[in-house]
Amino acid sequence: MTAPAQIHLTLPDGSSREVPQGTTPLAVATAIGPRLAAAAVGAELDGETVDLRTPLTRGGALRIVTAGTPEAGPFVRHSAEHLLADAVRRLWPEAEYDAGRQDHSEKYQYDFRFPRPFTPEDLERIEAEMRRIIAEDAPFERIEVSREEAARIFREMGFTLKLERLADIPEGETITLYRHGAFTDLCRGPHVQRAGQVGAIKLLEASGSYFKGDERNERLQRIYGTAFSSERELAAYLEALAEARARDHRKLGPELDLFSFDPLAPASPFFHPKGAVVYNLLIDYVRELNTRNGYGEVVTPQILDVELWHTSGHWANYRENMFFTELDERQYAVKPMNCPTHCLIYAKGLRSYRDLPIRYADFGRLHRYERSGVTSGLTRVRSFAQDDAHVFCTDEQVEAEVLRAVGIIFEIYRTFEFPEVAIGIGLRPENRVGTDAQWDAAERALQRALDRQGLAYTLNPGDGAFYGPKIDFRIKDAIGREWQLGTVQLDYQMPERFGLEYVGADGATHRPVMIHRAMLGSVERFLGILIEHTAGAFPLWLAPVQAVVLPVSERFLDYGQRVRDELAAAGLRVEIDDGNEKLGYKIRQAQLRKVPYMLVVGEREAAAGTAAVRLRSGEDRGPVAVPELIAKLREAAAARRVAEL
RNA sequence: GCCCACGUGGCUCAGGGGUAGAGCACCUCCUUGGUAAGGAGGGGGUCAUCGGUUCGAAUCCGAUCGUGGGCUCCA
Repeated sequence: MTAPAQIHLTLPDGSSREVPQGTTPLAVATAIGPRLAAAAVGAELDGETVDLRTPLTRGGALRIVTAGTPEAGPFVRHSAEHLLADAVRRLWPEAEYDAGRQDHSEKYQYDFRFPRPFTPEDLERIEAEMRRIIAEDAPFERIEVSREEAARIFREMGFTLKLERLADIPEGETITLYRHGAFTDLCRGPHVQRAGQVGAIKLLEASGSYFKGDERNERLQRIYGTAFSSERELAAYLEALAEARARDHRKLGPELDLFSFDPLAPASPFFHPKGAVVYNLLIDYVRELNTRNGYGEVVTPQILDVELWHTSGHWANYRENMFFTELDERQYAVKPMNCPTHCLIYAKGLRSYRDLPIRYADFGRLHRYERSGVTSGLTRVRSFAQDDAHVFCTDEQVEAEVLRAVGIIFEIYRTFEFPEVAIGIGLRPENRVGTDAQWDAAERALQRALDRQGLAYTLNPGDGAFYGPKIDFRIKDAIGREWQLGTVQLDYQMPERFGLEYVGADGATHRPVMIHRAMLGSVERFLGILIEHTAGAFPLWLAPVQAVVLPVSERFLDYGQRVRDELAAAGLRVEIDDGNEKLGYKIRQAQLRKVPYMLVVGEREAAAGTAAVRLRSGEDRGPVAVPELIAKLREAAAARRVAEL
């Protein structure tokens, strides 16, 4: 008989232990101390979640996760899934549960085969039942079973969905069940020790879903919920949700008179004058960067013969997202992307390697037919513009051109003060065009470019476009939500399809590489995100109204108008509130409109040639001489910074 | 596209088979007021659209359009 092999564990405090292989994290926790064991909800081995009851087969960095820490979330929510399914079964024994899942946020979900949608009243009943289950505090058990045993259990329960799920588990993988009380589910874990450790729960909404997420499959009923170790954490989460709702651009946009929608053009925003100011300033900013970086702006047609779209491949791959029209027995399509028109411009002349790289920027209006259920506010629309550009270059130039684009992207994100930028490289997908050698070179070029800048990134296999790999930039906004904005994509396909060429130093013809690049992504979508990021309080340089003059009474209207005129003459966007109201009322109005600077003028100011500055933060800056005010506001707006007032 | 919910004056919402309500906003008048709502009066809605049931529909039923939450997809 041989003694079990020892494995080596290191703990967060730097200490380490040798334990026999097959020891559970719970046993380790118990050995450290009973209080730790009692508070433990799960474990992490080398950063990966592990159930407390799973025998360890290898050593590594072990961390015991305790209730109330952020790391407890996945364990708590995964366990809450089971409590949810248990509660539904207790209330409706005929309900069949399919599978639960967590998304990347604090939500989890569970799908059921149920004859009708769940109502809000159902959710309340289920939530109450879950609380009872939590109070019962049954321990979670982890049970390893054979495939046959698992199949027998679910067959007896009449669970055909589970049998399909079971069949999807690869041969040779350990099959585990988790049980608490009378409830059993096929599950990989990990779970908390006892139901009571799921401290605070809330069901959020119900919706339909499809079995395995495929719309050809049976329709199931899904319930979303969230759970935390403590009521305090739950309350903080619900508060964050409320904050996100308050910042919703679909609410703020119309309120601030930025844009609206009309049923006659579904999912197509109408920008009002104030919204158009911001919209155009965003474009002006990108245009400035384009010019500085050698991009030449082009203007291209909106409607083009379908032949173009056959050539580009859009007819074959993108037709269901396009608008068409026919005139004089000729078929046209409204452009959903700019790249084909840029290829046409490139092909207008004989290009030499000396001409490359050629960089075309385009803010052209694009139209995409999005399915009716997927549109949303400004973030998913049918009519929009991108801060688009395409670079035609040689293989050798790819790296430098990628870096140029990355540099601009970072400059932009700095300007908008996004606290975090994450980068991912999408590598070759299953379905792709081009040779492996081309992909090797392209993927290497992207990585090398980022490495050269010392930028951290994640590699996302299979995430590339069918025509080439891409870099994606994701930012976090002011309340921690992640958005994908910019993208840099390599394309070997489009130049091929359009037969694009250049004459090399060797006198032979070569095929250029095409780089697609966008920084804001779509201007519409970016504006939506920016509204939520800033809660509608745009920085000075973007504010539709930068300052509003507030006369204390009608007696000072004349002076107020002079101040307004002087600021306006200096190029500032300024208004005057000449309403027959008290100062407090006018301040409130300006505040609600999120105007950055309120300029109060009354007797003292009129006499001294000043204006009393109040910020929208509520801060009172006192009197400032009008010429100084103008100089500081102009300077700050030009530099896209806050004014030093 | 599919499932569910919703659609009442510019906005937020109440009402609910017998012929439309409130607050805010808007207009007029009074008040001329120093850092988040001064007072009084007034105008404004074919209750999303179309059809059905009914003596009678904003209210019940159906369809359509739109919006929202999901599925799926993506800038």
